[in-house]
Amino acid sequence: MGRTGSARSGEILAAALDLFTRLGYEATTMADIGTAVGVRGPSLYRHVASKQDILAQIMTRTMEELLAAHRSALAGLAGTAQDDPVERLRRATEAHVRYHARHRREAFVGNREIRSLVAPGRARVLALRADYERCFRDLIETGIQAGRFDVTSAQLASYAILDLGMGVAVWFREETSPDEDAVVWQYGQFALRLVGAH
Amino acid sequence: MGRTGSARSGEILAAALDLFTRLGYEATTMADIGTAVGVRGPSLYRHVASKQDILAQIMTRTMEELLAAHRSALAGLAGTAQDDPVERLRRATEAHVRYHARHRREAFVGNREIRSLVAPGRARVLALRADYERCFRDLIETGIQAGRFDVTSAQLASYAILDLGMGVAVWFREETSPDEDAVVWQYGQFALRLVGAH
DNA sequence: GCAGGCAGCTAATGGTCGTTAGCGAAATCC
DNA sequence: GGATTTCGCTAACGACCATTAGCTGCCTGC
Repeated sequence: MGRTGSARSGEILAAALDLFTRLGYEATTMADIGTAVGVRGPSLYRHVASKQDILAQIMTRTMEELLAAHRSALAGLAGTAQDDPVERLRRATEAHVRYHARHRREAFVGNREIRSLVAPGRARVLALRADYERCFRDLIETGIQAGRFDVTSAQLASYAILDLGMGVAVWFREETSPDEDAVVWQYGQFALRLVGAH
Repeated sequence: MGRTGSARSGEILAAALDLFTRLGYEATTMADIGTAVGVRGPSLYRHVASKQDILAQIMTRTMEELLAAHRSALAGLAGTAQDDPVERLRRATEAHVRYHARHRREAFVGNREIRSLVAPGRARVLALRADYERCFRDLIETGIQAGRFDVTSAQLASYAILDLGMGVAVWFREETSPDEDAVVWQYGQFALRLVGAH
């Protein structure tokens, strides 16, 4: 449960992430995860507290990383000449899409398995997600008030932009998809068009 | 397995749809479904072949309805004065979003539980989905060639538009969300902006 | 070289679940 | 009104699964 687990527990989280992505949380067994790291199922309990705890660690870490990526994308902008609502939304969307392309398994599991996450972890992840959504909504509302965006509902627009990222995590494949940078640029463009930026 | 089941089997499909949406396919038990229709788990087998068959019926029917909605949305347009790529994409997107708002549980399950669908049903649903995706891609490619859309990758744009609909199925609630017509109109607008329609 | 703990194993526990078997009552058909 | 089908029930089977108990070998510190 410690913040920095052993090397083995890192391997286990990685293997579990892969299996959760392909089979889903409910359908993957501890024995599956064990096999993936070259060990029998029960041996996993030397390194992790429970199957549920594996999921909780994956999901909270993912949401924290996503929020960190968002903040760091906007941090470099504060005080510079291009610090306006349009540029801020572009950067935020690009960071969003880049995370979903680069960490598609984390994002995929993070979004699809909330149903399987129980009591304390679930509330934590939902709170982080609500924070993240509010960041985008605020960005868009600010842009509307500054007269730079032309859209009636900041709520709908932010849902739309966030959902675009989720979609990327579903279909993006490192081998066969367009270049990550191309996707990131295109989706940043999509977001600005969507809110009618000018 | 018959195309037109008894009244009871309709109830069962409806109850299963609700439970699959809330708990997921793996997490709902036959006993859960039974309780929802006022019957014990084993009694369900008088009306359905298996749990897996329930899922298969829900998913194939959903994809067929979605394709039918798409075709009927475009059918009324052929030969009229407004039959151009922009209007066609608007209609297709509006039908897409309307279906996802009005049948959010069907669309939600249809998209999230493909992993749980096995051999024959899975291929069938994936084929229908591929057909549906191709409809949108073709619509966008035609618009690009006609010089009405300004977008480099029809592939990316169609993914983006389709994903917007999926998003609607996730957050839309009849009671608390904006009016269905408002969402449909707004998302149609989003799609046209996204491809740079003019 | 040896004591202790780290990290694996097998076996077992307790529970759940999809599905089948077999029975009985009520409705339906002729 | 008797025979048959329909549809429910309980009991049981067989499989699987997360987790725990208890054992063993190996590496490490001294």
